[in-house]
Amino acid sequence: MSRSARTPQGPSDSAASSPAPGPAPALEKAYRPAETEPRIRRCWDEAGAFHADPARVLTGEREPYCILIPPPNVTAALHLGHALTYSLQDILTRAHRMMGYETLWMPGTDHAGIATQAVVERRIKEEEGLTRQQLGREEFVQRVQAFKDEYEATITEQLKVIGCSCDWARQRFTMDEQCVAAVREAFFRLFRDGLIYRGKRLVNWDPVLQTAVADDEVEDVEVDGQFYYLRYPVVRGGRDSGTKGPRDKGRIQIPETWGELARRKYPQADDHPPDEQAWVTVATTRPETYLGDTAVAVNPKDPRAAPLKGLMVELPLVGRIIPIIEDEYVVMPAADPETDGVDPKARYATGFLKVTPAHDPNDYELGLRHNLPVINVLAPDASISDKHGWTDVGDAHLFVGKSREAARQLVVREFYARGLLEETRPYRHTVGHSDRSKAVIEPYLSDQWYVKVTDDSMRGAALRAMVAEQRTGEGTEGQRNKRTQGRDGDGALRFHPARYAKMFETWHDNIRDWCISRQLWWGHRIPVWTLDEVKDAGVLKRNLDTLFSRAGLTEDVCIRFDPLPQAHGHICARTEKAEAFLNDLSDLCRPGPVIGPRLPTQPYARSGTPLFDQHHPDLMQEARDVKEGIASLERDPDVLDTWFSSALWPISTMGWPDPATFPGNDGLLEAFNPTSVLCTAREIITLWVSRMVMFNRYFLPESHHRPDATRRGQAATDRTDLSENGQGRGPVPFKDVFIHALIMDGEGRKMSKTLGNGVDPRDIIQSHGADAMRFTLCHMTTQTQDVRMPVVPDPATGQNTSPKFDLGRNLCNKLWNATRFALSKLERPGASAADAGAPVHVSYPDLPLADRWMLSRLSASVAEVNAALKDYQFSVYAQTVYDLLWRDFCDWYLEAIKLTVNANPAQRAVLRAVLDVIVRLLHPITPFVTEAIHEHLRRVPAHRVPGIDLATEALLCRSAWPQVAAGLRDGAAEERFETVRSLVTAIREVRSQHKVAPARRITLHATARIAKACEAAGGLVQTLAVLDTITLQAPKAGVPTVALRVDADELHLSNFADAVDAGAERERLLKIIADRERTISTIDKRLENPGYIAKAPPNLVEESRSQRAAALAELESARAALEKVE
RNA sequence: GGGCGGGUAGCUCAGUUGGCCAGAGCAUUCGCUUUACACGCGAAGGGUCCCGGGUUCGAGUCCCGGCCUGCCCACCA
Repeated sequence: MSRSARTPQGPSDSAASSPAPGPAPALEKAYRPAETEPRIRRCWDEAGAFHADPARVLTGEREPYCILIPPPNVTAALHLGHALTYSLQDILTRAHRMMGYETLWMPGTDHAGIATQAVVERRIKEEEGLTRQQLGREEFVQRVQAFKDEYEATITEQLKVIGCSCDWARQRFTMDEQCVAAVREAFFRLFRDGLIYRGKRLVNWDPVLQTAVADDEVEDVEVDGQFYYLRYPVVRGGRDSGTKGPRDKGRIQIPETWGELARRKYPQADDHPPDEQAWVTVATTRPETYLGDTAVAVNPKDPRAAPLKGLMVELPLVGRIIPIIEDEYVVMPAADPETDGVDPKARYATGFLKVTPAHDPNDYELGLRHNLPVINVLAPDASISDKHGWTDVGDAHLFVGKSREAARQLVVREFYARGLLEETRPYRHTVGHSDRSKAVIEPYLSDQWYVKVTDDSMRGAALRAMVAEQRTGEGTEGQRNKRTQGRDGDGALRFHPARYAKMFETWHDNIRDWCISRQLWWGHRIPVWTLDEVKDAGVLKRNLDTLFSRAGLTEDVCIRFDPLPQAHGHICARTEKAEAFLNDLSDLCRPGPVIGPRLPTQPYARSGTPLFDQHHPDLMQEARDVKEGIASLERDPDVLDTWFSSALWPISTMGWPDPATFPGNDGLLEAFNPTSVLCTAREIITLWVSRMVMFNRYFLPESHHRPDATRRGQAATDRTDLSENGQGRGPVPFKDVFIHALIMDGEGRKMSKTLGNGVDPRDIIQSHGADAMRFTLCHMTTQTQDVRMPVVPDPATGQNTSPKFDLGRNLCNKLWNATRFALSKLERPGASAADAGAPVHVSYPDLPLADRWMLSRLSASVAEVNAALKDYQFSVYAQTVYDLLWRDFCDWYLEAIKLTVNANPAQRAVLRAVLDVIVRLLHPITPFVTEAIHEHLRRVPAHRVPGIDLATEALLCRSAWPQVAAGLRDGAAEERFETVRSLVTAIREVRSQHKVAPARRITLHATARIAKACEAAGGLVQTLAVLDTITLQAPKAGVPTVALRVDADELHLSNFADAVDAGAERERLLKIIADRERTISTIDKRLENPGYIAKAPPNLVEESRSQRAAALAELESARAALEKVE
């Protein structure tokens, strides 16, 4: 290879700022990813090749294409599952960048509240033996921050090594300042709009640590327990008894007898003595919670329900009179409990369910439906207590102060003593235990923050966002289809594959309000300060208004009071300034002087000066007035659910609510939201996708909907006002949702950190290269199947690897060597100067058959790739390019041109163009090797090949996607080439079967048609079938020959051996005979079926007949030949 | 319990509205230092398309039932 042959040429190379540092190294025999990939990555970095410019969209110069990275958790390094999803996103990104879109792939990471906190907590416990409580909130959060920094760096490095073409200048983190600002604003608006409210919720309470724990920190343990059957006496009294007694509880009830129940037609009441006190029996595993019962429920379909109407029961000892309510939720007892397949609940149920809203999640729901009181009978340490909401203790005071376990024994004993314990039955069931303390989890009622996602501006907006044809319209809001017709921005959300739309829809139909508070330290702290024991809400409100007004914070805070009796109020801060102010005010409102370090939950440590006095001396009087009206003002200790900040990802990353605050965000939202596609795995459709849709549509104004191409020119000057809410009519955050396969380990389990079966993509990159990994993953990504990826230790390094990635590595190597070959032809010494000087005119009709065939295949493949990309059919894409490169280009085209290319400049032009097209088609999947090849290929002068358009830049990643005209499809050329191919294959088959020495040149006695085809193929047949001559003459008598058929033509081979190997020939012919006989019998079966002739399409019948004829001809000639052999 | 997938060659997987003798890669066997590539080239063997019914001229493909397997959600008085 001469140096002059690689002198830069062409317009793009004249640019002084060519980012390629120096000449590309010479092409080695094998492609070495380890040397190439880091170098190519540097080229991309130095060129800033992936930076998106919103201005080009806003001026209408380019269409936008945008993908938001689903931010990986900073809990651990990425595994192969991540490598898959990010490879696919990079493929889409790179393809569209080449297609001329202004392309933005927004990178970032997620703080992943619970998961990260748990990992760091565990690590600190293991390494230092300390709990987070011992460290204190401030110190602990700093430790998590340090951990996050470490893993964020690792993850970023991994993404870069994989080859991700993210816009690295815009990398975000869900808790960085920009995202914090978005969270604060979003929370504030929802709070102001009444969509955030305070509600009760049962949390998982750890009575030992006395803290709420997250669901995934609860471990289900199977334990042997008991079912206790308790009798509650039935009484008459209260409203429905007809006697209007005094309202104080439980004093006028009249015991109900079995005799009375019998009169009411209560089933089996006659089995009991008529004068005896009647009862209902409830079954429970937790008898001690009966102290908090506020109803007994029965299924309305239960025959006992009607006779009990209007009656009540009395809780033994407590004396509380509670209603018998009807609810479909109650499981009726099984008729035959021994029968298999009966709901285990039904097997143990009595049909009566004790309802304890304060201590059971279902009972809580039931209580809400029936407006039942909620009575908490437990202290935070899970002992029975009358200090936390329980007042009517009655004779049950003997339980107070006992632990759960002791109380349970005591309750059972007391019931037994009174004849109210019907029976106990052993029962094995799962009970939640705290991961850390191992204590049994107690469902414990507490105050939480909720987002009212059931509001139409949330749920309705999410459902209306779906494209019409993917909606079933079933569910609770049947009318919703109509409401949305024709509204701009609605109906833009489409799922790929479509079946996931249903999951999205049904989830919303059953959605409940979203609890967003989490009892954690790592996360966005809730920007709300609680006013406790408000003396006079009206006065306080006036004082607060005055204070905030004088502080210039009127727009920055929102004050709300709880509904009557207004003992509590909440102030929500919108800005950092308001947050600081409220912190100071909170200090001032704390009893006693404000001196010294603050409580460990407060991330501030200050000197002894009263803060408010120091920062706001002129507001002291107003502040004191506020302090007078309340007992305390404390910031809510909880943080937000991680998904709250994730839900804002499409807008927080683009600078919402105020792009001017942080540099580089100007115009991003207008240019790139709605984004093009969200690419993710299926498990977060509900958690994440839904919430992004709701928030995007809620927070972005209706007017944000991106103007169409013709209007976009003016958009730069006509910005949307981001301070205005969309109220559910704003744009969707993305138009397509592509749900891809999951990577499983060798046993078919999902790759996950907890299982420890994750494979680090860097291990695979080390053994095979990033391109090989990407190609293989892409190739495996089909629409339905999850992918199994068994890994083995690499014998060389001991790290994980898998022979599956050989597929991709081999492909890269094949491309590399095909390029070496092509370059050797294109850069022939002596040829280059002439090539450069004189433009080569490529005339399509004059091209050899092989070239016309190749161009036809190329055109078809480009169309297939384009269609596959549009449909997210990644496996089809990879397979198509694989076949094009390997089967068509290498196996046949390169072989076909070997003899003629040196002498034919037009053929060299085609060779260069075809290779260039293939390299570009492959670039999104295998960016490194193609970029490395481009460094060489772009230095070879390109001559115009009609129908092929290739705009070239210094870097391939910014060069144009290949345009190959559909007109290059050439059916005739493909057919003729096919003939040549089957001829070569047939001859090779004979050679192999007759064990002809590979180098031995043999003679083909051809028909005129075949001979003509061979000539058109330009020596291809001679080379590949190793022939000396192709002749029209029949072989001379006595010369050893074998016969073969191609299409309808019978041909002969001679000179392949000194004598025919009768055994081999016999075997060959018998095989043909057996095969054709099988074919004929199959076709006959079809043709002999009268229904087939009558009903099948005539062309199929005709095809069957001609197939039969062809097979018969082949069969007969093989039989004739066989006779000659024997 | 509800929902959604998958079960096709030894392995990992394609097979788009039913219609060529069911395909690919790897693995296996045989033959090749053919000057781009042994990470390669050529040839070969290998499948009751989970089971049982049904619709149809025709089913891997559509319908019903069953078995095995995976995932998501809910729940466990």
